[in-house]
This record gives sequence, C-alpha cells and structure tokens, in this order.
Amino acid sequence: MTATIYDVAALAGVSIKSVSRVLNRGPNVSPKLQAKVLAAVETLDYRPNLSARSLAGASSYLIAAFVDAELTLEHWRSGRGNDYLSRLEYGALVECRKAGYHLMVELVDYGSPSLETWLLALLRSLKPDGVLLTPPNSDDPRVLDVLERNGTPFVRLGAEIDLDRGMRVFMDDRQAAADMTAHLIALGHRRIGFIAGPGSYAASRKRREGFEAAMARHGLEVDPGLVVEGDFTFDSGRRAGTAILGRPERPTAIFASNDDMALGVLNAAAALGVATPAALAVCGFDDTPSAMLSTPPLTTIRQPVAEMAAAATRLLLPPSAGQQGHAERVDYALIDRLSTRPPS
Amino acid sequence: MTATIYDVAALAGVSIKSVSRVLNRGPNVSPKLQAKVLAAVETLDYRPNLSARSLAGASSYLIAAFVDAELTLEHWRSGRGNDYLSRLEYGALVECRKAGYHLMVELVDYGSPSLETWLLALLRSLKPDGVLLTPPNSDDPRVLDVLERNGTPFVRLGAEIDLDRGMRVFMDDRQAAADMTAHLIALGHRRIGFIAGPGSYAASRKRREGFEAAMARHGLEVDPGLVVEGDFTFDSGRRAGTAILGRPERPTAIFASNDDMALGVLNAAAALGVATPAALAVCGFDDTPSAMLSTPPLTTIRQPVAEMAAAATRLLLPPSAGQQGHAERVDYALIDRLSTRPPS
DNA sequence: CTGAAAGCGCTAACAC
DNA sequence: GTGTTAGCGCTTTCAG
Repeated sequence: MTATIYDVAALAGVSIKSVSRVLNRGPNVSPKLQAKVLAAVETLDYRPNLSARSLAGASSYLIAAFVDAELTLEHWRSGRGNDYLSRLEYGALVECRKAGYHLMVELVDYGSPSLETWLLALLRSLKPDGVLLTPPNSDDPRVLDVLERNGTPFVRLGAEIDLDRGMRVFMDDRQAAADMTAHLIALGHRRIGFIAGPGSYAASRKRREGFEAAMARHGLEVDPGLVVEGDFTFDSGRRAGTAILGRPERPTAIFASNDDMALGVLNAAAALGVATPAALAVCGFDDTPSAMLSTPPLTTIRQPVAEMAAAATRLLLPPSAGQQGHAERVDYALIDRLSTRPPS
Repeated sequence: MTATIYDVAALAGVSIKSVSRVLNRGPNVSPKLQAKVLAAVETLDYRPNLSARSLAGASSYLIAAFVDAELTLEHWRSGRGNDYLSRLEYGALVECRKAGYHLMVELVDYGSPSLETWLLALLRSLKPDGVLLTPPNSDDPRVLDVLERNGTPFVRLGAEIDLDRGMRVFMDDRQAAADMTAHLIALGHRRIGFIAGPGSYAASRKRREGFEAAMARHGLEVDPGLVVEGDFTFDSGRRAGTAILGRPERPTAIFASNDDMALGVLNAAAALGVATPAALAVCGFDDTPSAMLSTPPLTTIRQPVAEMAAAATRLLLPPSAGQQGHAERVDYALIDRLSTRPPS
C-alpha cells in the first residue's frame, strides 16, 4: 500500500539504484533519468523509509541531543521550566528540518555508574549521525570517551576543558559579564554588588572573572561584602539580594549571574522598600522569557542558545559534517531594558 | 564490532528467534532459556538496533509529537520561550523512557497547502507507533484525516471539536476559570475585570465562559467595560490592564486568561501607581515559570501539561495502546500566591 | 517450547 | 551512466 523504492523504479522505468542515486544526489545521473524519477516520486508521493536507510547505509539522518536527565527533571519538577532546552531544541530542530534530518532528545543519567555502557548501547541502537552535548555535560570525559571510541561526531556547547576534543560552539561569558559591568559603570555606578553562580559551573566562574576584571580595569574596588554566591535559583537571588541590601553601605547596582537570581533581587528590593531602578539598578544574564515580563523589565545578556544549537547542528550535518577540532564562537548581546539607570 | 542478535544467540547457545522472544516478552520462553539469553545480553552489552526492529516489525518504538512550526518559530524569535513544549516534552520523554521508546518532536507546517501530502510522507518515513497532537492543532481536521487514513494511533491534547475522533487528554478550562473567579469572590471582590484570550482558541472561550458563569452564579454583574480581549502576550495584557485601570470605577481585581497577560497587568498597575496586591488583586492562568518569579508572585491555575503529555503517551504505548475513543481528564490546581488578597 | 528461513526497504559494491 | 546483487539486523511466518 505504501510506495517503496521499487514502485518508484517501476513507474519511472528504471532500476531502484537509479532512484536511490537521484534521491541521494549521487554522481552520474543524466538529467532525463532524474526528471523521470522525480516525476514518479511526485506521483506516488514517495518518501524513503528512515529505518531502511539507516539499516542499509552509513547515515541514519538522525541527530541526538544529550541532556542531563537529573538536571532536566529537576527543572521540570520544580516548575522552573527549561528555557535552555527549549531554545536549544528550536535551533537544532530548524536546522535538522532544512536538511531532512530528525532530532531526538535523550535524557542521559550522568550520575549512573554504568553511564558508559548505557551510552554505547544507545549510540548503537540509534546510530545518530551526530550528537549535541549540552553543559555541564559537554565537559564529561566519560561521555567524550564513549563518543570518540564509537566514532560518532559530536559538538560540545559551552565546553571549557579538553578543548581539542570534538567540535565546539561557545560564547564568551567572561567578556559578556565584563561588558555588563562596564555598562553599569558607564551609567555612573561605583558600588556594585555581584551575585555569583555556583562555582561548579564553568560559566559561573567566567562571569565572575569578567565582573572582577571590568571593575579592576576601571579602578574600582570590589567590596567582598557585596559579592554573594547563589545557586541560580530565584530564592537564592532573593536571599543574596536581601543580604546585600541589608549592609550598612548599600550598592547602587546589583549584577546577578543569571536572570532568575536577578528577579529574586527585584523581589528582595520590593520587600525592603527599595525602588527599582530609581534607588537600585539590577541586571541579569541569559535573557530568559521571564526577563522581559518583570517589572521593571530586566537588563540582561542575551545568550544565543538557539543560534548556538543551530550552529552546532550545522557542524554535524553535511557538507560540513564532523570537522574535528572546529570551534565556533557566537555573539551575545547586551539587552538594555528598564531595570538599569544612573544612580540618583 | 557491535554486537548483534546473532552474537547473543551464539553466546547463549540458542537461536536468534529465542533471543528475540526474550527481548520482546514473547510467550513460551522457559526460565532457563531466558536466563541464558539475559546473561549473554549483559556480557555483550547488547541493544537491539532500532532501525532493524522498525524495518522488520510492526513497531518502531517511536512516538512523534506534532508541533505547530509557525507558532513555535514565532515563540523562539520573540524570545518568549515555549514553556508548553518544554513541559509536554518532559511528560512524554519520561514515559517513553520507561517503556524503552524514543520521542521525536516534529515541526509541522499547518499553513502549508500540501500539509496532507507532507504529513503522510512523514508518517511513512518515520512509522511512529503513535502521535501526540498539541493545540491548536489537535483540532485540525486535515491532520486527523491523515492520521486516521494511515492508521496511526494518536492522542489529541485539549481538543474541542469532533470529540469522537482519536484519543483525547484534556483539562476543564471552564471549571478552572470558574474556580478562580469564585476564589476572588470569596476573597471579597465584587468588581472584577477580565482579560480574555483570542477567541480563535477554544481554551480562551472556555475560560471566558467559566468566568462569566461564576459571576452569574454569585449574582454578580459583569461590567462590559471591564472585559477586554488580549492576544496572550505580555504587551496585550499591559494595554488591557491600562485600559481597565483607566476607567472611572476601577475593579478591585483583574483575572487574566494567561500568565503573560497577568504579568502585563502587574506592569500596567506599577506604571499607574496602583499597588498590587493591596489595591488590586491580579491572577493568571497556566502557571508558567515566570508566574512564580514575579513581584508579587502570581496566583494562577496550574495547567498540568506534563501530566497531560504523560497520560497521552501512556495511551499510545502498550499495553493500553490505541484505545480508540478513549478520553481522559486531568486535574488542574489553583495555586494561591501573593498577588491576590481581599480588597482593602 | 524452540528453530529455520523469508523478507522489511534501502544502500553499496561491483558489474556492465 | 545504469543495473544486479548482496546484505544491514531484526521480526515473523511456519515447521518441528
């Protein structure tokens, strides 16, 4: 009932191999033959069966995105959503679609002791043509090992270590944080509070470095009492904000390492009767959807997750497929909204 | 190099058919044989190849989620994120994983004139064991036609028309809106503003009906000047809020049909110097991540998207697979946060 | 209860 | 340029 390659070949009066060649842009196809095949494909509304292709050939037309199961489940359970994954998926999906590929998101248990075994089994059962690795797992040596051993091309998003392994797509977190800090300084702020992310995240460390570097470059001192470490959640931001605003000499601005924490600061300020942005400028990092929905809307760094995913996917797809060692930097943008203004 | 079913059979000293039977829980397997096979599978770290399974058998171990391409891309471009998709994926992914299935998200161009052709081709090339349909496309007759013609089981999320086609999972938007309205009334509110969603969405209409029904049941009049239609965006909520709050007799509460619009109302109130929740109670619908990150945090209805997706996925998976006509209702929850309190 | 053989629909060598 | 022929790794008849 469903048309197969044989039906197309029969209708076009050629061999199945010719049909295959036309469909796969193989060499040595006369225009006439191509036209006949294409016409037959059209009439029969034929589409090659993915499984058969994958089974017979080297390509599965499938890209897999490996996502940390625990982190992802925790995000979802807590109702915090998973904006990162959502954006990643858009970028990857759009590129896959253009090229006739499909995307499969796989939850990977990075905590499992049998991770390697499990991963290898997954790779063999799925045979993806390429794998997208998201942080913090872009830096997991076990994953890199398995992928390399299996010969599967992969792109690491925001990787920080072993930079010569696989392909990479990243943004400059350090410079972005420095830019944001410089932006506050240009506005006239001198006492600036900073809420860091967990030190276990490479991106957290980079952002903090950028903040400190920019302050130093402008000859400004970082008051240690104005730097607090949070864990990227709203609550930790609220607590950190409350602590910082409770100090005898208040800062005129607070830079939080991500948007959720910045929103927590906004909440803390409201609770303490500190007007934002009049009495306190607040800025974040990531440009999550909530950032533009807050009052006041948040000045932040737009992390181009979707673009990163799109670039990464293109690296995995032909014709650029699998350029070992290739690294690509994508640009961030400072989004200037209403939560930052000069100190009064 | 990669272990196949032959390797397992050889190691276990049985035929490949027996291995297949054990793996597929087929009938007539002696415990001894099963143990031998399982041991061999373990040692070889064997995992059946998905493509081969799909090609040979009736099952592809694949569930596809059809998502509106245009809507999704628009969400992405606007930076609004796509919380719905993210939650959907969570629910579906978790269930798929338990059952050894894989999830594939496909962007579908519902605006395309060749939609049917394209869909059919997709179904034939992927051969998914089931399809998850998201609104507003759960109600697209062309999609339902293709799916039915192709014999692919499908579940419609939040469908409103042709209720006898396929399987369905839904929540009671009308009752939820009525509950929220009753909640405001119980708090002491009498003049209540309402911001409706676009009339083209079935859910919008239901929510509005629920609001009106609850008001009527409590003998309260709906002031037409206090009901404005938005388009589910923050901006439309802000505009609607500004309009409502600009009226001579202000309401003491505003119920927005989704969270983004409710956040817009919060923003409008702040701009007009109207204190929330002291002078104005605000509530939303959906419980998006932003709802708990706002100041004040938003009272809202938690739409159990993940649970709906999980339930839908279970309906597609064995043993319950494809119970034509089956419909399942999932429960919402009224999340009472700080944006609503009695009128002062 | 278990095994042998026949494909599923395609790609890839290898001929012609 | 184009066609023939083997498989890819599994499930499914159909025998035993």
